Amino acid sequence: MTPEQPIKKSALKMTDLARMAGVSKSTVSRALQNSELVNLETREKIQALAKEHNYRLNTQARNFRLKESFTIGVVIPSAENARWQVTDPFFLELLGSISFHLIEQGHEMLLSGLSLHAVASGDDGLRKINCDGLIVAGQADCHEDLNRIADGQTPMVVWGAQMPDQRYCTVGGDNRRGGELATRHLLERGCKRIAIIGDWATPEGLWRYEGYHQVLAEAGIAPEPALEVMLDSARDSHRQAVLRLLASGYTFDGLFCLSDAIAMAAINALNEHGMTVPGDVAVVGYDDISLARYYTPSITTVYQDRELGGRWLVDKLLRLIDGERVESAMLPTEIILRNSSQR
Amino acid sequence: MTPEQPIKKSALKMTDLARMAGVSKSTVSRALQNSELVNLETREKIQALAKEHNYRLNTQARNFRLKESFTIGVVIPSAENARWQVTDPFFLELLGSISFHLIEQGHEMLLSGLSLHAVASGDDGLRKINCDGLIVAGQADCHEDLNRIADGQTPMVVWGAQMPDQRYCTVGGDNRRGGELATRHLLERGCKRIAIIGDWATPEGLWRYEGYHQVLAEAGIAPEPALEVMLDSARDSHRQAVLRLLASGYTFDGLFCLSDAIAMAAINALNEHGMTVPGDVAVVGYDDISLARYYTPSITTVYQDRELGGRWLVDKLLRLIDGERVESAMLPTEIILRNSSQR
DNA sequence: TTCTACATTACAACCGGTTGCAAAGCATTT
DNA sequence: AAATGCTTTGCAACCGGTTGTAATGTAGAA
Repeated sequence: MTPEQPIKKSALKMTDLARMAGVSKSTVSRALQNSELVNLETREKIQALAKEHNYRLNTQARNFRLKESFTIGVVIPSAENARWQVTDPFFLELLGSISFHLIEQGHEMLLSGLSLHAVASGDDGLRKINCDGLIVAGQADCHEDLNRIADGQTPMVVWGAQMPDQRYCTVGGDNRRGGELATRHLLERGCKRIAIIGDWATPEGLWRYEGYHQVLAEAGIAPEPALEVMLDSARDSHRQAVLRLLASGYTFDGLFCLSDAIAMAAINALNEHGMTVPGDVAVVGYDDISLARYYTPSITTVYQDRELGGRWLVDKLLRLIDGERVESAMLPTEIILRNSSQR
Repeated sequence: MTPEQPIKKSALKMTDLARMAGVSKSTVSRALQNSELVNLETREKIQALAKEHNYRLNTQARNFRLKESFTIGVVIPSAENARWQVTDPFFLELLGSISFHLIEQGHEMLLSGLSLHAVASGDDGLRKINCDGLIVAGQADCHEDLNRIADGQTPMVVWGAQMPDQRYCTVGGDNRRGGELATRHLLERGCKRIAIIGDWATPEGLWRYEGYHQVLAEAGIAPEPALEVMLDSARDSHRQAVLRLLASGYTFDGLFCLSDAIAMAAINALNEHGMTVPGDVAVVGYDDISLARYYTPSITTVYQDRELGGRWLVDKLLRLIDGERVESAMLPTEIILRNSSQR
């Protein structure tokens, strides 16, 4: 039983190349950086040698020396001890955009599984996210934690909505306007009793909720607490929240869901309870995830430009890292009319 | 206009702590590792000092010294120059599981935006994914590239199906069986003409396709090329593929979609063309993504255990990194009956 | 009292690159 | 012939930790 002898042919290093080329380590280093300081001929010789022997620069050493990592941490805010689970496709699509722009700028993307609290407190044992900056893909109910991180030294930008006492930079949609557009649309469609489902413990949700109230107030409609179902993302599923609304026995002919994922669960549950969409209830979602268009029925929803959002997040973060000041920004926000609300 | 003076209070290092404690750097290092080699009293003093001054170990330096990164690269196989876009929720759910298990094992997860080809060729300029190992979340049509990476020094495991000439380790479902289960179910439901949509240029798709043919053959049904719509994931959308099938004018009463995402697009398109599901056409999907259950109608589908899959991938990779040999593995595979196929 | 063993701590090399500065080589100018 | 300047290369320090080995101090044994 011979012990497994890992044939770890230790990788070539600069010193090896230097010896082979008969020059010094520093010359090799400069040659590989294509520095003008080294003679063109020598440079080409060394580069050829490197390619021939399939030399790969040790990024770890390089980054360490340069005190850079070219790595950006992305954290998904999740409930304290919940495992990483993005149930909402919107975040995936946002993530895709962030990833694309990071790569384009020559950075890697470290997907953190740590909860926001853990990152903020820094008490994650000996482990530590080692990166040049942080992108937080949503605020959840971690506003205070975020403020704390912002007070630290780590550059950070956040997807979400602006809050009065906020000390960090956000990029996000115009959530208040989104809420208004959705609610106004339902009113114009003739809805008399409009229910709302979502999590307004988050800043984004809160603004959408405010927009909803604003429009109801303008239309002279008193809010009905029974039609407002607060979703605790940490605890119950979208479906459970919808079932709660249905179980309450209160009737409604319009439903504003604070995300498309909720809207899908809602439409499904409504159907199961013998109600048609949009026949009995007109439904509006939020986000315009790619599935929204192909759901049955297709979903009327408030569009959030994740492509632009990702780009802005990355741009702002890199500027922040460079020591610039950056301002929070709001993306244009529109409603997209589809079948789920058209009678 | 004073130039922005970045107040970069340079972080505390071990030498600083050492000076403050009146001991040497090495003693601090050992104290922070809680090594028996240093006197308990000294140890506690240093640890207290570290906490007091909020000292944070420089992981970059440590990892460099130890030649480890505790980072695993995850690459999503995508079309050559396509930007990172996981349109299929299944991958997100798999990713979630991988992430969870990596973190649990004390590793970070580096999401690469590089195409598989780029990683394989290593010719990604000076940039290089710097990690202890690679998890590839799908084979796509990159079988050869994967073999090439496997010949290199980077430990790697792959989500997908086994191929005859394969030199890398895979974890995946029993795709042939999945294809058989789906097709047999449709036959038992009374379907006479069963169409199939998917990408069988990938190993996974290929086995499902084989399973489909196998069962048809057993039932004495000759395959009909017109009912087989090959989806080129790189080029056209799920929807386009479905429309192609519909446009062909050939009739069918059963439809086997090689993913739930395709099934959703298919059901939507069928509805638009005035056909009901499951009334006119019984549809079966693949993956059992979480939305499948709540789609309208809910989708009959072949379940793939991504939770277990993620765990196996991570376990195998870490073992591989430790120098062990590991074998490819197949997850249990079952069909889940729902409304889209029940008449 | 001297020697040995053990517990603590310090010294210094090392990981694999980057870069400021000095040195060497050569041509041109005075 | 000596001084000057430019190009090209090498030397050595440095980044912030880890760890093998030597040195120191102290107690117990001979």
